[in-house]
Amino acid sequence: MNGHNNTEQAILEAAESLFFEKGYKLATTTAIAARAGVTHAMLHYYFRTKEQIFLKVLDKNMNELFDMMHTVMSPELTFSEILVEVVNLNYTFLAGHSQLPGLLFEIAGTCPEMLTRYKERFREMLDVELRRHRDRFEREVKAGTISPIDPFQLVFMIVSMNLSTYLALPVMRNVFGMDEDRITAFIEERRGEIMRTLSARLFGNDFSERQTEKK
Amino acid sequence: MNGHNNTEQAILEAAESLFFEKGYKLATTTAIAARAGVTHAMLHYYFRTKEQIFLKVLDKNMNELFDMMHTVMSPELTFSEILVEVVNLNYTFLAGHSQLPGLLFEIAGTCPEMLTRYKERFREMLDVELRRHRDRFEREVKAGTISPIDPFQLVFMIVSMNLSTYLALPVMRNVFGMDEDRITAFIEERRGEIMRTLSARLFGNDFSERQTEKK
DNA sequence: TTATTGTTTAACAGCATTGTTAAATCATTG
DNA sequence: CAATGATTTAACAATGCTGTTAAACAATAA
Repeated sequence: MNGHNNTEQAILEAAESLFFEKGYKLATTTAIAARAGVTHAMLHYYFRTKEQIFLKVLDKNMNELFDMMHTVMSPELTFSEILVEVVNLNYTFLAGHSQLPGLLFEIAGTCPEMLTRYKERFREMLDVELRRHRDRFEREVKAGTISPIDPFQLVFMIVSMNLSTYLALPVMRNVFGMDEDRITAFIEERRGEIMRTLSARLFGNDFSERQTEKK
Repeated sequence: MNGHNNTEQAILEAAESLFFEKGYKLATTTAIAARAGVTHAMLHYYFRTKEQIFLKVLDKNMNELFDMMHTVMSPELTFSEILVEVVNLNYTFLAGHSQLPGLLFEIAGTCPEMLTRYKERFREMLDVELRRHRDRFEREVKAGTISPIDPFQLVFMIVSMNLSTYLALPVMRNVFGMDEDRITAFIEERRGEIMRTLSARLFGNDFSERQTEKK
């Protein structure tokens, strides 16, 4: 009655984990039902279709994604703070949603209609929120405190660097045979390397050096 | 008789394009047969199973991939040349194999056994070929001509930056609604940005500037 | 108790998938 | 031409998938 139905919740959780593991098309309703410990008819009773379940799961994750992005884009942050925030928060978010990017890539490639409902929010993100920082950004470029760079390229660079780390994990595990300890180490080394690279690109030096210089 | 059987070739070509479009699991033998213009029984006659067809297609592409990597790793090239070569050649290769990375990610995640046969070659690539450059690389670091960086991190950075460009295309097209002209422009802008970023990380400045300085 | 409502089960329909097989067709060679 | 082998077809088997439905079950309220 209260929307926290046991079965419904079990189905949603099973669905989420399976969608993350197998992708949208390959996660079967039968398998979801089995993992949730109910007959597969139940999940048609509660959600009607597989697509409905997926949209519920997707929506939850997309809201978390947009929340994270809004935090990062917060107008209170200075540009330099944003840089650190973006990398760290985005990285932390990915640690808890390491399978989301892969799923989104699948959807974007095979059934982009399911992402249509988020197009407007994406656009707003880039057009409105990013533009809000653009002036300050370009002032810094003019003043010579950061190297010239197209803001869109910068955003793309940051996001793609972070994503790459997590997208590569299955390859690291299954092709290069890394164990979980090595994986953890890799993720941290990579975070440092991303910071150093971005810092070199924008400030022409190592960011940690820059931090200490400042005092 | 000569291995250039018409039907066989048609099936292989249809299979390759469909595997690239839909991925391994979602490309059905029936659809492959339809695209090749033969009945689906034909492709069992020629290849026995779907997996066999896939392995044929995969093998062809992996050989091209390793050829490219060997060229890049060629011992005749100096480290600075390699940097330019790696980015450009790797980028060119991706232009002609833009769907291969996605397919490999799927396989690495869902049925890594199919990649086992290439593990040895990957390992040799990293252990032998990369090591061959390591000494020279570390001399340059010691001499201060390039910034200190872990060779593996560098390779990962280069490859992941290039891959990101192509992996993002479906998102750019279907979510951000870029048309093909915009896509082409994006790919070129991105190549420039990758060069500038790597150059800043390694040499502390813009690579094109460095090129002109040198004369 | 009985009626009502919400939940669960089991069986089924319809379809798509991979792979098989027996027979038909085609090409080549003696 | 005839016969041998390679190729192609059409029909079929077996399985798994999504989604439906009628009936069983449980909880609750009259």
